[in-house]
Amino acid sequence: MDFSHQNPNSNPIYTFFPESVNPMPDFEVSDYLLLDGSIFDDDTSSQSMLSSEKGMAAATELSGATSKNCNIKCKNGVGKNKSELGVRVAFRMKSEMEVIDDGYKWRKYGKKSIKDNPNPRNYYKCSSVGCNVKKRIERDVKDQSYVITTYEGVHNHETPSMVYYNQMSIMAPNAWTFQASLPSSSST
DNA sequence: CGTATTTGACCTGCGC
DNA sequence: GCGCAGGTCAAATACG
Repeated sequence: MDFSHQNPNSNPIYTFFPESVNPMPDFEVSDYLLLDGSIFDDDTSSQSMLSSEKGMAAATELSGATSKNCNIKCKNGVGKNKSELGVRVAFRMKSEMEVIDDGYKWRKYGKKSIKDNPNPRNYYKCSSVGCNVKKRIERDVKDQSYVITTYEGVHNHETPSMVYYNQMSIMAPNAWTFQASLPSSSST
Protein backbone atom coordinates (compact mmCIF):
# COMPACT_ATOMS: atom_id res chain seq x y z
CA MET A 1 0.00 0.00 0.00
CA ASP A 2 1.44 3.29 -1.00
CA PHE A 3 0.12 6.23 0.93
CA SER A 4 2.12 8.81 -0.89
CA HIS A 5 0.02 8.60 -4.00
CA GLN A 6 -3.12 9.35 -2.05
CA ASN A 7 -2.28 12.76 -0.76
CA PRO A 8 1.42 13.38 -0.89
CA ASN A 9 1.40 16.86 0.52
CA SER A 10 -1.07 16.54 3.35
CA ASN A 11 0.77 14.19 5.61
CA PRO A 12 2.96 16.15 7.97
CA ILE A 13 4.48 13.35 9.96
CA TYR A 14 4.93 11.20 6.93
CA THR A 15 6.76 14.13 5.46
CA PHE A 16 8.69 14.79 8.63
CA PHE A 17 9.83 11.30 9.28
CA PRO A 18 11.14 9.08 6.57
CA GLU A 19 10.79 5.40 7.24
CA SER A 20 14.41 5.18 8.19
CA VAL A 21 13.73 7.41 11.17
CA ASN A 22 11.61 6.41 14.09
CA PRO A 23 9.76 9.62 14.90
CA MET A 24 8.65 8.56 18.33
CA PRO A 25 11.19 6.31 19.90
CA ASP A 26 9.12 5.65 22.99
CA PHE A 27 6.67 3.46 21.19
CA GLU A 28 6.09 1.52 18.07
CA VAL A 29 2.95 1.12 16.08
CA SER A 30 1.88 -2.46 16.14
CA ASP A 31 -1.42 -2.59 14.32
CA TYR A 32 -3.13 -0.11 12.15
CA LEU A 33 -6.88 -0.46 12.06
CA LEU A 34 -8.96 1.34 9.52
CA LEU A 35 -12.32 1.39 11.17
CA ASP A 36 -14.04 3.08 8.36
CA GLY A 37 -12.74 1.78 5.13
CA SER A 38 -13.42 4.12 2.30
CA ILE A 39 -10.34 6.24 2.52
CA PHE A 40 -8.30 3.72 0.66
CA ASP A 41 -9.62 1.83 -2.27
CA ASP A 42 -6.95 -0.73 -1.70
CA ASP A 43 -7.96 -4.10 -0.34
CA THR A 44 -5.16 -4.00 2.14
CA SER A 45 -7.22 -1.65 4.23
CA SER A 46 -9.17 -4.65 5.38
CA GLN A 47 -6.11 -6.44 6.53
CA SER A 48 -5.81 -4.10 9.45
CA MET A 49 -2.11 -4.46 9.82
CA LEU A 50 0.79 -2.48 8.58
CA SER A 51 4.35 -1.84 9.48
CA SER A 52 5.15 0.64 12.20
CA GLU A 53 6.06 3.57 10.05
CA LYS A 54 3.26 3.07 7.61
CA GLY A 55 0.78 2.62 10.38
CA MET A 56 1.70 5.90 11.90
CA ALA A 57 1.81 7.50 8.52
CA ALA A 58 -1.61 6.17 7.70
CA ALA A 59 -3.05 7.43 10.92
CA THR A 60 -1.62 10.82 10.30
CA GLU A 61 -2.74 10.67 6.74
CA LEU A 62 -6.27 10.08 7.83
CA SER A 63 -6.10 12.54 10.63
CA GLY A 64 -4.71 15.25 8.45
CA ALA A 65 -6.24 14.50 5.12
CA THR A 66 -9.09 16.38 3.63
CA SER A 67 -12.58 15.08 4.12
CA LYS A 68 -13.56 12.17 1.96
CA ASN A 69 -16.56 10.04 1.36
CA CYS A 70 -16.67 8.25 4.66
CA ASN A 71 -19.35 7.40 7.12
CA ILE A 72 -19.12 6.89 10.82
CA LYS A 73 -21.21 4.08 12.08
CA CYS A 74 -20.48 4.48 15.71
CA LYS A 75 -23.29 5.59 17.89
CA ASN A 76 -23.20 9.16 18.92
CA GLY A 77 -24.74 9.90 22.23
CA VAL A 78 -25.71 13.52 21.94
CA GLY A 79 -27.18 13.22 18.51
CA LYS A 80 -25.04 15.83 16.88
CA ASN A 81 -24.19 15.65 13.23
CA LYS A 82 -21.00 13.66 13.36
CA SER A 83 -20.87 12.84 9.70
CA GLU A 84 -18.72 15.87 9.28
CA LEU A 85 -16.02 14.03 11.14
CA GLY A 86 -15.68 11.77 8.18
CA VAL A 87 -12.95 9.36 9.14
CA ARG A 88 -12.34 7.01 11.96
CA VAL A 89 -9.12 5.13 12.30
CA ALA A 90 -7.50 3.25 15.11
CA PHE A 91 -4.05 1.90 15.62
CA ARG A 92 -2.38 -0.01 18.35
CA MET A 93 1.10 0.72 19.51
CA LYS A 94 3.44 -0.39 22.19
CA SER A 95 3.98 2.51 24.48
CA GLU A 96 4.55 3.28 28.12
CA MET A 97 2.73 6.53 27.79
CA GLU A 98 -0.84 6.81 26.67
CA VAL A 99 -0.77 10.28 25.21
CA ILE A 100 0.95 10.46 21.89
CA ASP A 101 2.50 13.66 20.74
CA ASP A 102 1.31 13.52 17.16
CA GLY A 103 1.89 17.18 16.51
CA TYR A 104 -1.60 18.32 17.35
CA LYS A 105 -2.75 19.87 20.57
CA TRP A 106 -5.43 17.86 22.34
CA ARG A 107 -7.75 18.76 25.18
CA LYS A 108 -9.10 16.01 27.35
CA TYR A 109 -12.84 16.17 27.77
CA GLY A 110 -13.84 12.84 29.18
CA LYS A 111 -12.86 9.60 30.76
CA LYS A 112 -14.92 6.47 30.88
CA SER A 113 -14.57 3.01 32.29
CA ILE A 114 -15.27 0.47 29.58
CA LYS A 115 -17.06 -2.77 30.24
CA ASP A 116 -14.55 -5.08 28.64
CA ASN A 117 -11.52 -3.15 29.66
CA PRO A 118 -10.38 -2.55 33.26
CA ASN A 119 -8.50 0.48 32.06
CA PRO A 120 -10.44 3.68 31.49
CA ARG A 121 -10.82 5.14 28.05
CA ASN A 122 -9.78 8.76 27.66
CA TYR A 123 -11.44 11.16 25.26
CA TYR A 124 -9.64 14.04 23.63
CA LYS A 125 -10.64 16.82 21.27
CA CYS A 126 -8.37 18.84 19.06
CA SER A 127 -8.00 22.15 20.82
CA SER A 128 -7.67 24.12 17.62
CA VAL A 129 -10.57 26.46 17.02
CA GLY A 130 -13.03 25.04 14.55
CA CYS A 131 -11.40 21.64 14.46
CA ASN A 132 -13.70 18.86 15.66
CA VAL A 133 -11.30 15.98 15.46
CA LYS A 134 -11.47 13.62 18.41
CA LYS A 135 -9.40 10.77 19.60
CA ARG A 136 -9.88 8.02 22.13
CA ILE A 137 -7.05 6.43 23.97
CA GLU A 138 -7.25 3.18 25.88
CA ARG A 139 -5.00 0.41 26.97
CA ASP A 140 -5.20 -2.85 25.15
CA VAL A 141 -7.21 -5.21 27.32
CA LYS A 142 -5.06 -8.14 26.26
CA ASP A 143 -1.72 -6.51 26.69
CA GLN A 144 -1.58 -3.36 28.72
CA SER A 145 1.79 -2.47 27.31
CA TYR A 146 -0.12 -1.58 24.16
CA VAL A 147 -2.15 1.55 23.67
CA ILE A 148 -5.08 1.73 21.27
CA THR A 149 -5.60 5.16 19.80
CA THR A 150 -8.67 5.95 17.75
CA TYR A 151 -8.83 9.08 15.67
CA GLU A 152 -12.17 10.38 14.53
CA GLY A 153 -12.42 13.05 11.91
CA VAL A 154 -10.02 15.08 9.89
CA HIS A 155 -8.10 18.16 10.92
CA ASN A 156 -8.93 21.30 9.02
CA HIS A 157 -5.59 22.81 9.84
CA GLU A 158 -1.97 21.92 9.81
CA THR A 159 -0.21 20.64 12.86
CA PRO A 160 1.56 23.20 15.03
CA SER A 161 4.62 21.16 14.25
CA MET A 162 4.00 21.71 10.58
CA VAL A 163 3.93 25.44 11.12
CA TYR A 164 7.09 25.11 13.09
CA TYR A 165 8.54 22.96 10.37
CA ASN A 166 7.65 25.51 7.73
CA GLN A 167 9.30 28.24 9.72
CA MET A 168 12.33 26.09 10.32
CA SER A 169 12.47 25.23 6.66
CA ILE A 170 12.86 28.87 5.85
CA MET A 171 15.60 29.41 8.37
CA ALA A 172 17.34 26.09 8.16
CA PRO A 173 15.98 23.56 5.69
CA ASN A 174 17.66 20.66 7.40
CA ALA A 175 16.72 21.62 10.92
CA TRP A 176 13.84 19.24 11.33
CA THR A 177 15.64 16.36 9.72
CA PHE A 178 18.46 16.98 12.08
CA GLN A 179 16.15 16.93 15.09
CA ALA A 180 14.30 13.88 13.90
CA SER A 181 17.56 12.09 13.44
CA LEU A 182 18.79 12.73 16.90
CA PRO A 183 19.30 9.71 19.11
CA SER A 184 16.08 8.68 20.77
CA SER A 185 17.53 9.04 24.22
CA SER A 186 20.74 9.39 26.09
CA SER A 187 21.49 5.80 25.35
CA THR A 188 24.74 6.65 23.72
C1' DC B 1 -5.70 34.71 36.68
C1' DG B 2 -6.12 31.87 32.72
C1' DT B 3 -6.01 27.34 31.00
C1' DA B 4 -6.17 22.45 31.30
C1' DT B 5 -7.80 18.40 33.64
C1' DT B 6 -10.89 15.71 36.42
C1' DT B 7 -15.07 13.57 37.26
C1' DG B 8 -19.92 12.83 38.10
C1' DA B 9 -24.21 13.55 35.75
C1' DC B 10 -26.76 13.38 31.82
C1' DC B 11 -28.11 11.90 27.16
C1' DT B 12 -28.65 8.67 23.46
C1' DG B 13 -28.53 4.28 21.02
C1' DC B 14 -28.82 -0.57 21.12
C1' DG B 15 -30.04 -5.16 22.66
C1' DC B 16 -33.16 -7.96 25.06
C1' DG C 1 -40.27 -0.52 27.35
C1' DC C 2 -36.28 -1.13 30.16
C1' DG C 3 -31.66 -1.49 31.35
C1' DC C 4 -26.98 -1.14 30.01
C1' DA C 5 -23.04 0.83 27.87
C1' DG C 6 -20.71 4.41 25.62
C1' DG C 7 -20.03 9.34 24.66
C1' DT C 8 -20.33 14.21 26.00
C1' DC C 9 -21.06 18.12 28.97
C1' DA C 10 -19.95 21.19 32.42
C1' DA C 11 -18.82 22.52 37.12
C1' DA C 12 -15.14 21.98 40.20
C1' DT C 13 -10.43 21.61 40.85
C1' DA C 14 -5.49 21.76 39.87
C1' DC C 15 -1.70 23.76 37.86
C1' DG C 16 1.50 27.09 35.66
